[in-house]
Amino acid sequence: MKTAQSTAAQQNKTAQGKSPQGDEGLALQEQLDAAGVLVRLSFMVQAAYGEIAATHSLTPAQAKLLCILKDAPRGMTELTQLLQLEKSSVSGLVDRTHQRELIERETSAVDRRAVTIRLSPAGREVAEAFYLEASVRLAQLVEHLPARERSRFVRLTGQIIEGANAG
Amino acid sequence: MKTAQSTAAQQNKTAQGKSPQGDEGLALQEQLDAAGVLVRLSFMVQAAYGEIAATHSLTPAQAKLLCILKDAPRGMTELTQLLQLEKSSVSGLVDRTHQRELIERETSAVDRRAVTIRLSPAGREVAEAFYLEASVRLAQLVEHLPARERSRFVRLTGQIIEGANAG
DNA sequence: ACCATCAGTTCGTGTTACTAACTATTTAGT
DNA sequence: ACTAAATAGTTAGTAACACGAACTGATGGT
Repeated sequence: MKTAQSTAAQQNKTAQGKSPQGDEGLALQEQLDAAGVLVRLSFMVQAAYGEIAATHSLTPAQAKLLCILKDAPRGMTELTQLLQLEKSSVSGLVDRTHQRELIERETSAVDRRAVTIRLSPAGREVAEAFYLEASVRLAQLVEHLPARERSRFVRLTGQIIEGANAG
Repeated sequence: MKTAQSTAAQQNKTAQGKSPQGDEGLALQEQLDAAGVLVRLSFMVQAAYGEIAATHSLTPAQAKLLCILKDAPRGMTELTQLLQLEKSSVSGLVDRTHQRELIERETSAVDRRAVTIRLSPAGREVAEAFYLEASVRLAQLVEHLPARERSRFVRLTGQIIEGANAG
């Protein structure tokens, strides 16, 4: 376990650019600010995610896989879409996770090409422990904001996610 | 170039848990909400970051390195801290990036063990092009929020980052 | 029966990150 | 001055990850 709650990487300059009232998009400085905080926050979250995964002897990729399977069993193609990976990558990830006996593969009865991946009992335990710890740890990041600001942040972030998924 | 602006991975349930007015920390549902949006946002940002890096023939790690060197030349140990990696990992990353002629190594005159890593002219071009594109692309994520909400979001995110770096 | 399509796997390559062990230089102790 | 310890970085070996290309088998349409 590592303590990487510090400077992940800095590519944000707080320079004093003039904002020439742009017609489209954001003013330059606003753009840099927004991108800067997004990148930093993202690195922080990834670092925390990876650390917690490590405490459960998981790689981040495996943790992601288990979290997806926590909700329901999935086919390989489905995993390909959910994980945004090529099928060969998913194949490898599933292989390695299977070797650790965290998941089970079952050939479909109806379509003998298809395979269903589900959590093993051990996998479910790990998945739930990881999920719980990750929830706690990540919630701590926003915990020191006043309640009002906190829910504002969650709401706004939700809107950003929706916006990206929609348009 | 890929279009991965969709579901990166979902581990968020919008269930209707009761909030039993917890004494410490957040209520369960709040916790899950906060962690959920953080993870999703983070995956979105990482996906965008990686895609943009790819359009400049960079890996995410190399992009990160170039962005750090964009501000100033650095020694290996310094990079180790900024990238939060072991020194051997930095060594390898620098090697590969050097092979692509994006950076230059210079042995220090004062301390002959030490090495200074700086961008090559080609590396600077790539770094700046990447940085610009990343700024634009990431700013687009928040662009559809009304200006007031947008600056609120940036401010709150800034506070979260500060909070994590401080306490 | 035949052929395109689909589900997955396998193989080879490159990247990333780690630990442990190493070289070489600098600095500190006596 | 001389040794010992700390420091800067590299090298080697391992494991994971992700990709594209080429493959096997099953399905389904015609």
